[in-house]
Amino acid sequence: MISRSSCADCEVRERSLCAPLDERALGELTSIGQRRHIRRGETLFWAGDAATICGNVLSGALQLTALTHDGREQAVATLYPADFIGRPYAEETVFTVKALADSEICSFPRVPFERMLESHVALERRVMAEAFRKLDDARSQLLTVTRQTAAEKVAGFLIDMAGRDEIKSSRATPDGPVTFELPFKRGQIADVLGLTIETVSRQLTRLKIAGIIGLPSIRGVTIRDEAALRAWAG
Amino acid sequence: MISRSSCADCEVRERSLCAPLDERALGELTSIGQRRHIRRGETLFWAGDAATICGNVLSGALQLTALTHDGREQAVATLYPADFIGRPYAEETVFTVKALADSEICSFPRVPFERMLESHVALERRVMAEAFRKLDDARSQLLTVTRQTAAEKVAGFLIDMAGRDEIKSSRATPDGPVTFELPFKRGQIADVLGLTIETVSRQLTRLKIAGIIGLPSIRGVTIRDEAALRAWAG
DNA sequence: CGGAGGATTGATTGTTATCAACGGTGGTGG
DNA sequence: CCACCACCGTTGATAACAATCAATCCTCCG
Repeated sequence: MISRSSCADCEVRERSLCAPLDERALGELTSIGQRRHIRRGETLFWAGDAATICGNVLSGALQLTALTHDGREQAVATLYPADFIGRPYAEETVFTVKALADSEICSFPRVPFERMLESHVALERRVMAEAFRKLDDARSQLLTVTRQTAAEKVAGFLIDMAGRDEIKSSRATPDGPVTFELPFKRGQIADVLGLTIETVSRQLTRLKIAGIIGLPSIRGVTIRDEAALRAWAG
Repeated sequence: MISRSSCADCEVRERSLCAPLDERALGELTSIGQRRHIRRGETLFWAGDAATICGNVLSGALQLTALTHDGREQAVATLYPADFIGRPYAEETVFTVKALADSEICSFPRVPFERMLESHVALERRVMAEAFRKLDDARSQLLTVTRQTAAEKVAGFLIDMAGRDEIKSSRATPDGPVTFELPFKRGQIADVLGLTIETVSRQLTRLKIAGIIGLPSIRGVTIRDEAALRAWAG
């Protein structure tokens, strides 16, 4: 599903790459942009596809994944609202992008978007800064997946999830237990952390038995003892 | 040791971020740049230091490393000649940078370099493109370190090393065995691949016993059967 | 109510880390 | 020039962690 709409009521207007643009520049961008819905599980593009679009995540969550020749899978990044999609000046995509949840993106055909970058220095700077930030994220993730134990990975993952903006609010009292819904199923957590489904499940069970977390529902998590969880994460 | 010199005789003039610049822009860049030597083992900066410089690798090799709180180490990137160092618009460095070999860099104070980016679109585009390329590299490395076995990692590492430009030349006959010197010691290979020294050593020994490689000297490697090595790498 | 996909739990295996000893190499100073 | 020492690499024995294989249990749907 594809539709056009104005930027005025955009969910991520202030947080995305559009933030530094004035009204005129925003108008130009709107003229090449399209809103697009992606259903949960749907693939936006496959590794090796021609790189035809750049854009922004508006809602939902997307995941970039890499595969070995024999089918082992690794999630290399998760994209949340306001994150940038695509690679300007690249001919081919390197990773498969699919939707973890029903999502919406704002997409621009790559070449016109590149023209925008060239004529709007502030836009280009923003995209460059995001690329460097994601580079640091990916490199940090390298440390996590290689040098941390399964227990540390799972605990760290829960801390990251609890720290996401969308989630902060659901605390009953300012320093009481936090409860939230994971936007991932077990297999997806395993993909992100470089573990198996079974190992993720066992680690969650251990944390529950230790009284550090609760698992009120299939996707729900309650952090009962954040300090202990942080200690567990190392 | 610090010295100034012209760009005319620069080793990486055509391959580095300076490539798209005309003579005038190059002159501006020269006026803020300094050549700097870094001895093997020396640290250029530590994670958390103020981000004061950007620059280029001219010769040698540098490595970015991340540490867990309790001292486990992971190499997150290796920088070769023409690679970019630093993060424009960032206040702090995220990773420690040290020299694997005696190296030379061309460094620019960060803030004046940012002014150059703003006034020279081609330069900014080049830096942005490199950031995206390195981002893909780091994400690919995530697949390697999490989903490949020790045997695959070591074999893949040797293939990568054999494929580097500096090394291609040392082939006796066009399709004969390739011999080259690794710019890494065993511990550094282990850091890159997310393994231990002992595991790297054992995998190399296995490959030698299988007749796929030779280990003529402490750093030297001969690839006797490239097809078998590629099969081993998966 | 039945079925399918997902999650949990259990038993076992396998890979790699860890601990430990030894061998080789290169550099330094006598 | 040689001897020693420190560092690096190899090899072996063992242990631990997580993967794999397998069965059962939920939970959400139709």
